[in-house]
Formats: sequence, C-alpha cells, structure tokens
Amino acid sequence: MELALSLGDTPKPFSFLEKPQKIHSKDLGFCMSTGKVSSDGGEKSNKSDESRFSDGPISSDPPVQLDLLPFSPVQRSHPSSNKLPFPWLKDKLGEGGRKGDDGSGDHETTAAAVSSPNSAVSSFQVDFSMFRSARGKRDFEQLSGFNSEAEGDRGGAGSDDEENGLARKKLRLTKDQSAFLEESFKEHNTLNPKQKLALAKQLNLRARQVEVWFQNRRARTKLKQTEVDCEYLKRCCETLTEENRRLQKELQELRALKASQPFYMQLPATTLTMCPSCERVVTTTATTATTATTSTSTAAFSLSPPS
DNA sequence: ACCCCTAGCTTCGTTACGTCA
DNA sequence: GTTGACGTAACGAAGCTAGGG
Repeated sequence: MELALSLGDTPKPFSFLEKPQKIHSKDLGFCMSTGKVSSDGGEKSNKSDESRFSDGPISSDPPVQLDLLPFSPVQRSHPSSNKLPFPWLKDKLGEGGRKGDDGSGDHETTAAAVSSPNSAVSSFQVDFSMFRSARGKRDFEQLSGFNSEAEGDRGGAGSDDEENGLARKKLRLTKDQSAFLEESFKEHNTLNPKQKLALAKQLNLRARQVEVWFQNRRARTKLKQTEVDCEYLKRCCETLTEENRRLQKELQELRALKASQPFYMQLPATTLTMCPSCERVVTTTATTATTATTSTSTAAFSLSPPS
C-alpha cells in the first residue's frame, strides 16, 4: 500500500460523507489515502450505516460502535428473515409469511403471559383513545386482524372521534410497555408480521403501534450512531490536521536543507511505501517529486548522503 | 423472459402531543 | 398558568422487493 499526502484539491476525502453530516469541518483540503478501496463502492441508500468504518483506514482507533442495536448479521425484515428470536414467543409461532400471511390463528399465543396479575403487562393502563380515531380503527382492523366490533372491551371501538376532532391522539406508552419493546428490540430490530402481532397482543397495543415504535426506535439508534460517527470523524479530522501541519513544517525544513546543500539535489525523488506486512514505511527511489512521511513514527526519509 | 400491478416492508422527514423545567 | 425545549408517537411520501397475472 502506498501513502499519498495531498495538500490540495482532493474533492472528497471521505466519500461516505456525501450526505451532509453535523460536522463543522473547516476546509482543510486534506486527503490521506491508503489505497484501500471499499469493495462495495456505491452504498445502497437504505443500507445500514453500522459497518461504515469497518475497514478503518484512518486510525487504529476505530469509531465507537454504540451498543444500541442487536446488530445481528444483517437481519432485515424481509420474508426470508422469519426467525423468531423472541424467547417468549417460542413454540407458538411458525414461519411468518409475507403475503397472504396475516398471522391469523395465533392470537392466543401469549395470552398466558398477559393474564398473570403480577406480570408487567397486566398492569398496563392503555389509553385507547387512539383506537377511537378513524385511522386507528382502520389500522387496527387491517393490521391486527381484530374486529373492532368484537373488541369492545379494549377501550371502546366507536367511531366518534371525528365528532370529537381527535384524529391524532397521542398515546404515551407505559414504562413497562417501553421496557418490553426495548427488550424485543435488543433481540431483533425488525419484526416480521407474526412477531409484530404477537408483541402487540402481548402488550395490549395495536400492531400499528408496535410497528411505529420499531420504526422510531431504529431511527433513534441511527441518529445516535451518526452522532458517534461524527465525533469520531471530528477526532480524525483534528488528528490529520495536526499531522498535516507537522508534515508541512517538516517539508519546509527539508526544502531549506536541500537549498543549503545542493548536493542533495542530485538524489532521485523518493517515494514512501508502506510495507503491508509490517506496516512500516520504507523508501523507494523512484518517481514522484513530493513525498512525506506518515504518522508512523518509524517513517524516515533516506536523505543521508551516499557514502 | 418481460412488464405491470399490488402488497408489504423500509427509511426519511415532519407533525403534534405529553412532559418537564 | 404560561412558555419553550425536548422526547417521542404517529403520519405521509418515496423507494425497494417479491409475488402474481
């Protein structure tokens, strides 16, 4: 691998920063390339950012990976990923289908857990005012398969909301519900339809609410991770700025030395090459004009006069 | 094989509500 | 009692994928 230090016009030092991030970068015009190119150049837009720094080209001090996600090997909620990681759902739920699989017939799945008077779930005091909204009712029926007419004990299935003008009554989840969802999220950050329904039933929520909660939770996780990434990049930037300053100074000194001792002018240009195995910088006398050391303290110019 | 439609999922950006200082 | 900040539930839009006709 070869280190090249550009002091000017490399357009995109960090290609993954094409989207604006919360970085207050001064225009440094600095690029340090290791010649190591990510194999998947065009990142799909909705690919998670978790592995962004996995190659860690900049520093041996990788960015902090927040432990906010299960981060199980890419476990998206696509139909193939119908594993059932929730221990409390074991035995009952089979493979969840994507289409035409409404999960009906599994509604008794977790009733036992809910029925315990001492269980956290049983203490939920859910405000079903959401349920009274037209959309809420529709979602409930559509997503959960429940017939609101038959669910009168769940808090009133009337459609009087439009008269009330409460189209979007916000429901605050209880601590217990949140904690339970959090636990689920640790297990699995996406849900297949069956898991969603089972969770909803267990928590006495609508499937739509569980779905939204997971959406928002993923968003929060991503936001946190982005903040961590930004911090890391800021630190990298500061480090590299400092390094750049040091190298500029060193270059000036070398130029001054060269000027004062013209003998060195006859030396061929020196290129620094990093040994891939030992990661030390070695010098080769070859082509280019401007060279510099790396941050590796073992780097050295072979500028001593020939013996 | 290809195209189109539909359904179901995701992310993203936004809105609005609840809580607290 | 009011207000502003903040956290978050809920929503809509847009995009992607898979399945079916």
